[in-house]
Amino acid sequence: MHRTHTCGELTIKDLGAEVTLSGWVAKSRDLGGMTFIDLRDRYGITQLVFNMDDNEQLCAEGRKLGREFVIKITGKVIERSSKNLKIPTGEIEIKISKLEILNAAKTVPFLIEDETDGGDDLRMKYRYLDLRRAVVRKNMELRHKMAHETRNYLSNHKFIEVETPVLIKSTPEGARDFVVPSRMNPGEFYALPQSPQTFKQLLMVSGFDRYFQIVKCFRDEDLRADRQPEFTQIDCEMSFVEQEDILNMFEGLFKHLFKSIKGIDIAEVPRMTYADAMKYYGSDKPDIRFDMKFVELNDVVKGKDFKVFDDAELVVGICAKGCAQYTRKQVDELTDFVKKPQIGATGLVYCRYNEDGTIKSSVDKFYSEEELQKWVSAFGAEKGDLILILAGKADKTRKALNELRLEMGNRLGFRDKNTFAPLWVLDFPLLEFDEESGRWHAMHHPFTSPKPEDIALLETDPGAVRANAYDMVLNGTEIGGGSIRIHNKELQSLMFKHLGFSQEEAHKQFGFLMDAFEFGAPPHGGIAFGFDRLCSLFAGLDTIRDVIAFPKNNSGRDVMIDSPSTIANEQLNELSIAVK
RNA sequence: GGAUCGGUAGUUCAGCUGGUUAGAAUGCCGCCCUGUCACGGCGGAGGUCGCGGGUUCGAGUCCCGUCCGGUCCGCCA
Repeated sequence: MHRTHTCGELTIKDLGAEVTLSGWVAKSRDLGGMTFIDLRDRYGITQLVFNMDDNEQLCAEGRKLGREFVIKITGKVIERSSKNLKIPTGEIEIKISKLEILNAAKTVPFLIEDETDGGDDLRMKYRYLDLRRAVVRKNMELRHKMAHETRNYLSNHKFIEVETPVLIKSTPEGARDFVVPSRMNPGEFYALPQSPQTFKQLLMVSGFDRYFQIVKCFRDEDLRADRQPEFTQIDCEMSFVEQEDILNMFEGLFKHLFKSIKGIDIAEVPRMTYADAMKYYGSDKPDIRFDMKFVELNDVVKGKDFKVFDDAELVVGICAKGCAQYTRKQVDELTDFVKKPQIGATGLVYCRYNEDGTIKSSVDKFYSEEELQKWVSAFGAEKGDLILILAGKADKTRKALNELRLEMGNRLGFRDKNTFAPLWVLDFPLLEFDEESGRWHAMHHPFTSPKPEDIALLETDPGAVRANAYDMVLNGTEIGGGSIRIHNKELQSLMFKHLGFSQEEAHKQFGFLMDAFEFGAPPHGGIAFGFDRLCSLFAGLDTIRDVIAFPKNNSGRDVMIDSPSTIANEQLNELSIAVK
């Protein structure tokens, strides 16, 4: 027997017990005559004590144990004479009678401690060591609980989890596919799913009614801190529902997760249209932990010979509460911030509403105090506030001001990780124009249904057609999105037509789905949550890598197993593939 | 494809305006230490300054290129 207990469970209640423990040597403190060892496993740390007075030879062996040795010990639970109340097992220790080294260990490249000295790079290379650290393991435990509670909630609401294939078919829409060659069908390829989208719709046609799956998805696009080439979705679909039904069901899931995992009661999730999100926050995923809404100033500022504003399609700003005392240096920092190439603004106009009631702006030359007073009232600014204004092309300016707003939110401490502000964003546009290809693309995906009252606009003003599509946003991060689908063949054909698919192309790519729609498809819709993002937000982390056991780096490489890698010529031949 | 930050001891970092033998902390090794829990004390080993080229009397430091990593833009239905 390797153990009678784990390293996290013995307490003062177990005094006198004869126990066997196995685990890793986390740390040893050699005091000469006696040596303390912290023995670690998944469950915690238990202190072992070796004493020269008790057993000289055993103590000598104990002194030689190195970090991360795997050992098995037998001994008696005794009360510590000096206790450590910081850990649950801190009142007891094990007086060793028997020691067995199960496996020695080389010196590890970084410390297996909460505050490790290892950099990201090294930790990824030795991820199996990194996962020994309690902080990393806790993230994996959180992830497990989230998956478990998701299954609980959805099962309790009559959803069934159905697995869908991983080797599927490449489609030109959307993200790049990862592709897998077929040996048995030379020259042909599978694709890995970007999501189980079409399969879950087919399950609705099959009458499954309520489906979900916690499922890996694959997208071959450039990565970010919150994007991995393979990631996990909570993928869901329901039949005989309207948008409202879906919002309620999954708001319920969201609340259940917060309640069961973090003990937080989430109030009703507010809703905002896409149009308002863009107008007031310059983003389709507003961070509503703080207000600082956009105020448009075209009516207020134009016609005063200030060319920058006069020439601008949009003049828009935010009001930073209590920031009027910002120094010149601080304002310059903000100007530099918005002028970074990634932000792309050409400049920043500010207006201080000082505590003494005076108003000072960077464009006093063009605007009298009286006119600036109009700015102040447009923002509803109070004494001590700082108004920050950008101008230019509408889309670009909104985008830049969104970044500035988030930056100000950071500076003012409004973006606290322990505050959770979810939001539904509704009525997304059905289509967006792709400059590169010069055609309209589905913003969500080609199966999203347009709002019936907007269908006529498909011919005249495609960009104005709204979809029955919705996103859930949490603290400025998109954590889920979905739509009510098209469930009839005519409308689907119409959509393909507007997306620039020929009849043949549409049939080749999605013929199976359109065929299915001819055999009695129920009205249906669904949603998918980004499980990794959800976990990272619950854990208060900035990156999803920390909630993934074996993540890939920025370049899509796994530095531990060193993938991707080349393959042997024999393999290539077998797959009928030639590498350029 | 682009922007930006970084790469110096096992590890995390410092290293000024280019100037003698490249430092600190931690880890590791050795000795001492009977109540530690970030144990403590003394001593020691440990460096291709990512790589290649250039400027210079002299390069960790400046320049060019390149590789690797982080963050971001584009991209991600």
